Amino acid sequence: MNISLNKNGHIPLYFQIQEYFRKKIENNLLKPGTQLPTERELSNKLNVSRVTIRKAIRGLIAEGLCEKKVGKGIFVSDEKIPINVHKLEGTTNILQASADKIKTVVNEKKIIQAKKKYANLLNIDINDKIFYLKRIRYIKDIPVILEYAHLPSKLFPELEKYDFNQSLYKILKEKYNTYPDKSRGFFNLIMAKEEEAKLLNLQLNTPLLIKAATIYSQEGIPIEYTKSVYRTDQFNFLVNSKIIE
Amino acid sequence: MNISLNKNGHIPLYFQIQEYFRKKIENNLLKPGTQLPTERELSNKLNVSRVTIRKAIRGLIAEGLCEKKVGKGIFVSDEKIPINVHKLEGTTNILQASADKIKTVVNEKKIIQAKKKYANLLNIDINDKIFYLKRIRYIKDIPVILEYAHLPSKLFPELEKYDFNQSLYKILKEKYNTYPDKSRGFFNLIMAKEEEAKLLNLQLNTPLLIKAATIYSQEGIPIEYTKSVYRTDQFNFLVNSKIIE
DNA sequence: AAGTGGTCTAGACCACTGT
DNA sequence: CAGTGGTCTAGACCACTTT
Repeated sequence: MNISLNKNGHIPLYFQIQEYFRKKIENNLLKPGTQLPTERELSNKLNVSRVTIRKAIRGLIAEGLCEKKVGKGIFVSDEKIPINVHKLEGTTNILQASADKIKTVVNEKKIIQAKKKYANLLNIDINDKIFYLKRIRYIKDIPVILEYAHLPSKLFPELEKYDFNQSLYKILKEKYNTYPDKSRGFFNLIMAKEEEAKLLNLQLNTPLLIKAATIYSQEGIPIEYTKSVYRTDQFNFLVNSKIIE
Repeated sequence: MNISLNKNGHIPLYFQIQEYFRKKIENNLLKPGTQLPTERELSNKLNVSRVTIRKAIRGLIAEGLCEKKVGKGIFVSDEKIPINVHKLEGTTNILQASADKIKTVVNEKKIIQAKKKYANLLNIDINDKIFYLKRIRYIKDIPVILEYAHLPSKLFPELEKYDFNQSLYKILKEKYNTYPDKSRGFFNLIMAKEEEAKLLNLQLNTPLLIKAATIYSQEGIPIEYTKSVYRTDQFNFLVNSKIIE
């Protein structure tokens, strides 16, 4: 490691350090899994304070190039998994195509009152019931996606009786003869709050991608409002689009 | 302002402060444009160090809830503009639909050698020429999108002669009878490097959304490789999808 | 017990903004 | 000029992991 820091130029020290490692990693000179020097080692070797080192590493973490493990150290991340957020197949299918050792864990499953927000989104009455499902997707036993599903109970009676470690859409198709067809929603960047940090096993304020959408059946009826939280350090988000409307 | 900080609990101080302001802003109790207390004021009032205040504000900035202006202070951001990254119309049309006072500035315009990467993406020869266009999109005189376009010169001879303060796709349609039809690519989170920070007038390491895609004509020929960098604090990214493949 | 990253403090100097 | 955020230092203590 031979970083030559320019302490008098206009480029911040932390940025020079960050870029040094970023280029090393992107050029595959530091391979996935490799441990970086510890914060204190870097601080000593480069003669900068630990705060400055931490600021440099923070940028690498946010881009998903590195990850920190408390008590262990800093490591170069694995390559990202391509995931097609646009395609309307269920997450189960998407993950099966590109990742191995996937697992789905049901975190919560219950019937709730619709309330105003979800009644609007699903075009149902405020007093209607909603089937609520919170699931966590794992790849190699690492939690990577958080999924919140809301479905109108009147469309899917007794939905709560099924096992949701498998595809939700598969159940909708096989048991209710309902086929997801269109989706309308948005995505954006959020920072991990307590809930996401806990369930995805991340530090607070880790950047995440959130996608929220209403799913429509072939008849144009809203059948689901879904919110998904993706770890940006794990995925490349694919988009295939076509002029259709 | 009456924040009650729990200095002994397990929730970090910076996070308590961040969440206090986040809730205030999301509940519209702090309106866009409002100035927050300065870092030093907050530090004094809350009896925490300035470093801790800065860490709290950092999370709000990353989510686009606040912005900092050096020499001025910290301000609550305006609401985000919805932008459909998926739809295949040009950025010009997208922005016209939802924002006012938009402006496009050509930053670079030249013919370059294809090289391996772009030759592959556009399915042309390494020795072919490429028309390269770098543009910056403004809303209310604020730079919000950075666009890099690469088009095969042999498909669009003399393209460099046109004025690109208007829609690129309009020129392709009107002058070359070529219609963009499909797109294939990905998006992800990046942190602002020197180039993005300079051109978008942001601090280093501001989180940004990057979208890269190859655009195909109705005949299935690659006509453009495009890379766009969006300010996440300015946009909500819309997605409309349909099962088509 | 030793080492890791996570949090936090109390300072300091800089470049930029407004008056 | 005074005030702002941006950068940086040299410490300290904590919870967690490994030996």
